[in-house]
Amino acid sequence: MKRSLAKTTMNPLKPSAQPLYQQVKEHLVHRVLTGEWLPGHILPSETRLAAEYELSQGTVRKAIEEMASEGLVTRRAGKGTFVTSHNGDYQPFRFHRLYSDSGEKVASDRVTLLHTRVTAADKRICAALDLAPGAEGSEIFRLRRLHDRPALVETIFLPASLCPEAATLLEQRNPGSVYLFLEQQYNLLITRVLEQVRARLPSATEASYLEIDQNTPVLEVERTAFSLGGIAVEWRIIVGVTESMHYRNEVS
Amino acid sequence: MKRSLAKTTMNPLKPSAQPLYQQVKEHLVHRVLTGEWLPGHILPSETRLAAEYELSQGTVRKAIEEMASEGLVTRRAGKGTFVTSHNGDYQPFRFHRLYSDSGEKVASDRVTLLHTRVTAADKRICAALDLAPGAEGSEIFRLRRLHDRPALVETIFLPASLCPEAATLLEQRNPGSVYLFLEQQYNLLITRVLEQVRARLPSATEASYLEIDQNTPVLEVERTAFSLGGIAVEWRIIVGVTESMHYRNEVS
DNA sequence: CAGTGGTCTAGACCACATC
DNA sequence: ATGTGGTCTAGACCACTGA
Repeated sequence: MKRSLAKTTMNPLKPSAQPLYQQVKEHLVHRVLTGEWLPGHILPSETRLAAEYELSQGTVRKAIEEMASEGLVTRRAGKGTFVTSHNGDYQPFRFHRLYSDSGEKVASDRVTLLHTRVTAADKRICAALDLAPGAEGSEIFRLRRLHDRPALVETIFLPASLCPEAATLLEQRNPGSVYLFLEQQYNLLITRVLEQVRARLPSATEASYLEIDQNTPVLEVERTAFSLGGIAVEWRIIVGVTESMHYRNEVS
Repeated sequence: MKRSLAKTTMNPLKPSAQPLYQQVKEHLVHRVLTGEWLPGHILPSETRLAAEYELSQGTVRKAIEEMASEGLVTRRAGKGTFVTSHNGDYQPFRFHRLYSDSGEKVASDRVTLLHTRVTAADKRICAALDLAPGAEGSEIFRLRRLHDRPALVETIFLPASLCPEAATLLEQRNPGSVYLFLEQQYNLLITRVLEQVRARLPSATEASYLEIDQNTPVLEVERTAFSLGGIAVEWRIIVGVTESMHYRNEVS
């Protein structure tokens, strides 16, 4: 009964071949994307949403459960459903795949900001971030240490169209996590990264920063990071010494 | 009512703090592991399982849905629920993360078996596969080509305790997919792999097989593969030319 | 205490497979 | 025609949270 009601009343769900819970999920994702509920904030309860969409609680629940399994929202029994945030209880370094051979994550302690600049994106970056040729952006160079030895150098590019003034702001604050900065400053939540790993020899400057011989192979990780909604936000090159460090990955 | 019934009757579920659907899931996983239903075979319907466990269909459904989301079983509307198999509709190369820079997967066409031998596992392998020191096994060396150029050399170790006669059988058949072979020959379904990626210089023999200079950096992927139940089954080293090839990974 | 998500039940109708 | 999984409903009780 309710089913036909839901299809004929003035709620935002259109009649379609898609299951209702999928339509609800898409609509809720859209509402999160457009900032109706900001990261860290609470969503209406299942009961309220069910009333709003004129569906049963179980149908709304299935929509929210899928969003939770994708990490978009976090559910806490007795409290409510929250938009996930790199701030809150969500792990900030979940995208880092570099580990020392003894098993520790190469984390953000001992990160040094080398310098920043505003520059035009080269062809490679334009292709990765889907930018118009010659688009401008901020470039940040950083150095990370592990056990008091230089471990990796990072080059980060953020397009000016999405992240204005990023270079200056980052220089002022030097945050440990760029993704936390992106969320707080521009309301951009990184949910997915694509990485391409290669072996090569370091450039002269890379070798000097990493304090290695220029004939020592290094690991190059080229990363493109995407925000909610699938927009490419950040491009990054990580060059790492691979003597006592590796890139770790689990596939299931 | 049924709830207390389920806890007091002679079904395999023990009273515990765990949700019933979790207990059902664990028991079903155990039944798959012990070979009650083999890869490719059909499970009893939700209705039957619900009757067997004296629970509602919805509870059993939730258990099966979790198994399906983990890839252990595959559900087909109108037909039934099947134990997933590398044979069936399941993708055989889902663990391969090496791509040519033009985007194609470095697949199993053009795979050459170089040689095989029976040998004792070295310390590194024993640690990875959790074997007793000096345990024996089969070692297989293979070469893959891409665009008529040597692309990567593989060293594969399979412990004799789990995979007896693997060297001779592989030499006879030279299958494209080792994991399909493991499933068909030993009923071992690989569900998870752990990979560690490093950059290094090739050995003299690797360089000659790959037809590269010994000063050209190569990508080394060290992989441990686990079967259903979490037993480490295979250890593998993949050494790849990284000129026109990369290791690709997506994290979300 | 009332409200939240977490679990569980028992029904319903549907599209699809098989015979 | 029958049986399967896929969707949807409308209730129930629980444990946890916070005022």
